[in-house]
Amino acid sequence: MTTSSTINPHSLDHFFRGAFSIDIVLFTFHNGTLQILLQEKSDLPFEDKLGLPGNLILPNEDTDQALEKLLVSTIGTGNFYTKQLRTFSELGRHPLGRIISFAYYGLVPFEQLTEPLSEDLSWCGLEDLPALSLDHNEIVKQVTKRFRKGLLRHPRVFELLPEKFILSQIIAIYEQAFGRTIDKPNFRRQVLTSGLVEATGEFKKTKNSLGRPAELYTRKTMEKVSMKDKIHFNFT
Amino acid sequence: MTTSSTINPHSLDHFFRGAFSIDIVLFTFHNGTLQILLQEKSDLPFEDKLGLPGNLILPNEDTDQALEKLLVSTIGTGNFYTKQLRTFSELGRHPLGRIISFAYYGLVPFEQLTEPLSEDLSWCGLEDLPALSLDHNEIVKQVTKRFRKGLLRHPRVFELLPEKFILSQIIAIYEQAFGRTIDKPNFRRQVLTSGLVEATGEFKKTKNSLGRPAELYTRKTMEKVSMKDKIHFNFT
DNA sequence: GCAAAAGTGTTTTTTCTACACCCATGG
DNA sequence: CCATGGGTGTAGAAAAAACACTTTTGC
Repeated sequence: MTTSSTINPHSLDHFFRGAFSIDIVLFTFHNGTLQILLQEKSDLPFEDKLGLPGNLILPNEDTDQALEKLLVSTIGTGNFYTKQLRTFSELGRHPLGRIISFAYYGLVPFEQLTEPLSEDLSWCGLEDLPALSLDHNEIVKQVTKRFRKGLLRHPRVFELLPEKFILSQIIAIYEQAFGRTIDKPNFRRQVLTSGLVEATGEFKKTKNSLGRPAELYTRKTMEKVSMKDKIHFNFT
Repeated sequence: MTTSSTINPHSLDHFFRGAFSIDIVLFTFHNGTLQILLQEKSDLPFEDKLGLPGNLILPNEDTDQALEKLLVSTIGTGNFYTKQLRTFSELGRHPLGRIISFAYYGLVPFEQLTEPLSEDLSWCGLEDLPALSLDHNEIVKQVTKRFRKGLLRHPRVFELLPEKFILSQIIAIYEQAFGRTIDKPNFRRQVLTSGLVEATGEFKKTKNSLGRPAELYTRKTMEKVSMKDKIHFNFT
């Protein structure tokens, strides 16, 4: 930014009236379902009591610091994939004043969550979202869209999976995120030839599941990701 | 956003100390070169005098309103493609206080600019960028990255071209944006089979140029863009 | 005629897609 | 031995890449 030449630097105080907040859409994959974390809002008179976990940012606080604090206070750890997506800044989006919100999204393997969730928090299937407070439904919608893009273009799935996973978990995440079925054999081959995945030789402990046991895979650690940068004139 | 339960609503004033600004990276294509608009900063004691066009946002102003105002005051029109990309919010990024900046990018066909630029504004080749004030070099870098993505996945090129253009202009933009050569015959076919482009039957007025005159094309107006949404496990 | 830029044709290679089929397990 | 989910094979279609070649202009 900069000040335009029409602005008197001595009256700048006038501009410093805004507040910042963060909100996070936290995805996880559990019991074969994509879910996001919701929080019950008790402290302010919102119409809809459920919303995204969020917090105001202190004047001397960085957004990433505020995020870390929020995550630790909700699910106990900030140690997973997060990304700031965009800012929601519409006038009047918040009843308390001019508050712009940094929307983050996060991906946690469910297995990594050790502490039980506190009373006010709950996981909610992406398909079963209720009406949320403020503009949070809109935020979820947009973040989900980006999450889908991320799945197509980056190895984001792995951030949702435990260290060892089976290929059908990957397929399930894609099928749910895109709401369609996928040809298993072909998709499987795509995953394998992507070079991002490595067989372990171990097999899924067959508890109460039917069928042939599936092999467990890990994410392959690569020194150098083969950044293919073909230039397509080919849009989505 | 929301307030966490530890925050007393009566002390909220404490949070309302921030200011907002916008900055824009405005691309154009002229004389076979991709260029961005820079502005000389005279009003504040920045080390580097050149920076992105930008402005503080009034407390009761929307970001898009502020953008429109900025564009009209610089290049005379806000009537072209713009998109808000992300927010730069690092503490200490601005000497005057906590100012977070909404970074926009814009694409203008050079031919659409009628008024001459004022003294403090100038176009600068993407390759020849000097050191800019504040974190503006970083902003340009990130915006350029997104511009490249946009070129790959959306029909963004056309926002840089005049109504009638020749195919080698498209190729030149891609070659420059990605810093590599492209096989002309194949790329040409990709453009044509994309269905986004239509021959006019007219040919480039041959002024002082060599070679065979190129046919002029227009962007094809389509009722329905064929949204192909293949699911690839195939990353960039 | 020659150079330069525009534009066409064709062959090879690679990548998708569809779908038939085999494997290992529990009941 | 059958249902269920895991996994392999393969043939045809489509898309991408490579590159030789033709066309139209100015000089």
